[in-house]
Amino acid sequence: MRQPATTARAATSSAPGSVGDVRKANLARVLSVIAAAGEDQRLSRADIAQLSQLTKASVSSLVTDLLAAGLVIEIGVHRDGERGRPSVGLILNPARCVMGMEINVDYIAAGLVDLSGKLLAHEVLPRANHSSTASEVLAALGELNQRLQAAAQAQGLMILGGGLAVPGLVNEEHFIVLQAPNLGWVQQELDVAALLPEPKTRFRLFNEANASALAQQQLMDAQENDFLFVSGEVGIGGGLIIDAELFVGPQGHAGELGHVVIAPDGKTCSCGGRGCLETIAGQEAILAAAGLGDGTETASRQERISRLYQALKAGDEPAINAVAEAGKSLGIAVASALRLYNVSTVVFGGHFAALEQWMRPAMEASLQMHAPSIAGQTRLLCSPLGQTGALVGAARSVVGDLLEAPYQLVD
Amino acid sequence: MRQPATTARAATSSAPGSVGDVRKANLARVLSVIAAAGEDQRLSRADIAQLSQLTKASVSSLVTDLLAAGLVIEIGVHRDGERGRPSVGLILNPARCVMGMEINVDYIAAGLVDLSGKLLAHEVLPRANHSSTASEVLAALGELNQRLQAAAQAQGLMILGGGLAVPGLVNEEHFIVLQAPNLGWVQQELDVAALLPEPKTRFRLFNEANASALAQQQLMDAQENDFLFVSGEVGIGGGLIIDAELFVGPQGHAGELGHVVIAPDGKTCSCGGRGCLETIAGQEAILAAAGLGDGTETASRQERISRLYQALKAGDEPAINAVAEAGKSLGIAVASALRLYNVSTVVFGGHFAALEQWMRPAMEASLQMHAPSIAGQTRLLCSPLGQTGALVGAARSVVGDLLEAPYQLVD
DNA sequence: CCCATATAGTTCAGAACATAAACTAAATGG
DNA sequence: CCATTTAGTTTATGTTCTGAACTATATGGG
Repeated sequence: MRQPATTARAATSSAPGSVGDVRKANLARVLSVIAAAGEDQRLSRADIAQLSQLTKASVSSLVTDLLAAGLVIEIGVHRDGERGRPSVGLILNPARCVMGMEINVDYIAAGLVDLSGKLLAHEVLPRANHSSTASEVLAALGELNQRLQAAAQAQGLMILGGGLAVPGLVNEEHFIVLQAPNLGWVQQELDVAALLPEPKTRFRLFNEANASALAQQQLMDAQENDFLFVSGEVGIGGGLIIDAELFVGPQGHAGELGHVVIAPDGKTCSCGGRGCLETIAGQEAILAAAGLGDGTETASRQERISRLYQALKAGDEPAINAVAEAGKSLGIAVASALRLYNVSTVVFGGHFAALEQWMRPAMEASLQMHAPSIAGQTRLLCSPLGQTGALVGAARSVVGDLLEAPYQLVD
Repeated sequence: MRQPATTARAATSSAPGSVGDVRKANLARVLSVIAAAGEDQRLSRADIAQLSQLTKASVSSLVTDLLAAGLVIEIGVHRDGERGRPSVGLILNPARCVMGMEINVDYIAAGLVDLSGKLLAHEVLPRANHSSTASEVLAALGELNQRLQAAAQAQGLMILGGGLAVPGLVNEEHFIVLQAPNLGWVQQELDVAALLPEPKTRFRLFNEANASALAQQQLMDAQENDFLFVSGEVGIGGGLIIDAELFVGPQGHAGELGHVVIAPDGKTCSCGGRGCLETIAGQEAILAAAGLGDGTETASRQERISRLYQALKAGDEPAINAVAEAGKSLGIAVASALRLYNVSTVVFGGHFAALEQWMRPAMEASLQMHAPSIAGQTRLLCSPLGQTGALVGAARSVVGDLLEAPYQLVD
């Protein structure tokens, strides 16, 4: 049957080299051509043959399998005004989808993402997750999930897998959230079966910043296969896309930009370190520097954040200085990250995107000061992703896995 | 016809999937099994079949091709005391090799590395390369190279390719040294033909730290496929091995640890930035802090370095403090790099290895302070690689390419 | 000395797959 | 109505791996 999450990758890389493997590769190849074209193009078998460098005969045979697996469907096409036999359009099956989910500090969310990466339906539920237990949060997510499963059934959508994003470090292989300090979670194992209709369906677990980076990838130009996504939420996370793939490092926790050291003699961080970026540019740090409390008072963070924006718009000096200081530190961290990763594009998401107008000048000046030779060659963008970014990214990545290993669904 | 549109990604993925590709993959597979076993094991075809998951029939056929290509040779074996037909041992052809070369600030070097990664012959020539032109340096390297080519011929060694390491940023694709400030080079194109016997032979160009990391890889445990190599030479470089592969980033310049920002308000760096690690832990910075000149005096750097060691051994305070301060900064840079790369092993090479006893305590303390949650899980090693490290690594990488694409040499 | 046993390696028939070329299908346009 | 054009399928062919049968060459016991 279907492979559990992690074996799939290993299997494709080092499977014994039999003739059958060629077909596996070619199924994926054809599918990737169809996916790259998008649903408006309605490629014919002949088009695919050209684009994939395979012969028409091979493509015909491969497409037959993909149709049988339900990954692709035919759409009749009239070619207007041109001679010759009309082609049959092929697109990714719009009735297949993947469940994307996110648990964040102040909300939970779920949504259905089709094979083209489009968000078909979603629901975001504000929820103070740090003030309830992990199992309560997971139960709430399970309910949300059930509603979306019902919606999928009502629309005739088949759910092929799921992805979950959480704001913390994860062990993808064993579906464990190792630590999510802003949720108050430590070593929380997930009951995947409760989150998906069939337990054998493919499931993956992501760090929030990584998932958002995957969602951002969809918004980038097709050639832009390398960038760093910086997620400014309660904590600060990073997601690195290298060669169109997510880079997570040996243990899966690469990209922790929030704990890059900015001020060696600075404040102590929640990670136990000192002078981390998060101690200056994290949400609580900015709020505190702006004179909006230290997190121990009664006002909710969301309230205090909206006060921050009011203060900024009113030209309040402490608020403006707090954000500028954060921008300066962010620029330093980005300078170091660019030296180590050598990407030429950085995308800022979450609150960093919202704070752009107050943050960017200080950030750019700081980057210019600390890495002048690369500052001019680096594109600094702000992401339009909202609260659905992470769930879309998580789902999209699972879709990518399915499209890369279609033979798992063929037979 | 339809528009090509977003086919770029699909096209770059790989060659068309024909049945013949299976053979290419399997040739590499068999070769990698033989290489992994080492020359002492003398694997039989039957052994290879087991290890590679291929059938005896396939292995026999594949080995025939590899023998014809000269990549592998047979060595007769008597199985002592066991029943059954004796096996024929197979090892990588010891008469094939690759030329490794290095241009560094104070020397040039070249050597012959066989397919198992062993250094067969080498020569290191001290030379003040910063005080002569690039073409003079290359001419000197050419001469050195000629001598080793003659030595190869005398020993019946066939040279299959070459690799060159330089202390600077390179464009691997076009064989251009983009900048090597410590050599005084800017945008220096290389005449590859002058450095290799046959122009069609495979040639690769590396950054010195990257090449050293590749050499270090050979010394690590077989399971240790991820580590950061930190090269403390005149400049400070980094080489990252992820999943047993060199990570160089989108433009090939990842790992520039020397320009990670350590002291936001620190000194101006040669890169134009401010507070880079190199401004505190680079050779000249350490020498200056130790009161051994600022690089403008007549004494050569090597002289001043040996004075530094004398001072350290004599317990001279300024020298000891200078090195400790460098260690402290190095610890901060490593803390940030560990957050971003998520490797669990760091190997220090070059002068950092030599300075270990004075540098390590401060470095460890600093790492503990700035990244306590990962400091304990991280192995910090010193590399035994000497002046031949970079050339061996460069050559070994070319060997790896050849072994991964043996079909290029078949028939 | 001969034969059972064990292991290495080769040969051969069969299956899976891609390919190229021939062929069928279905449209347009004069 | 037929030439032309393009889409898609069928068929013969070659490459490769596989599994089973077969050959080659050793050891060891009667």
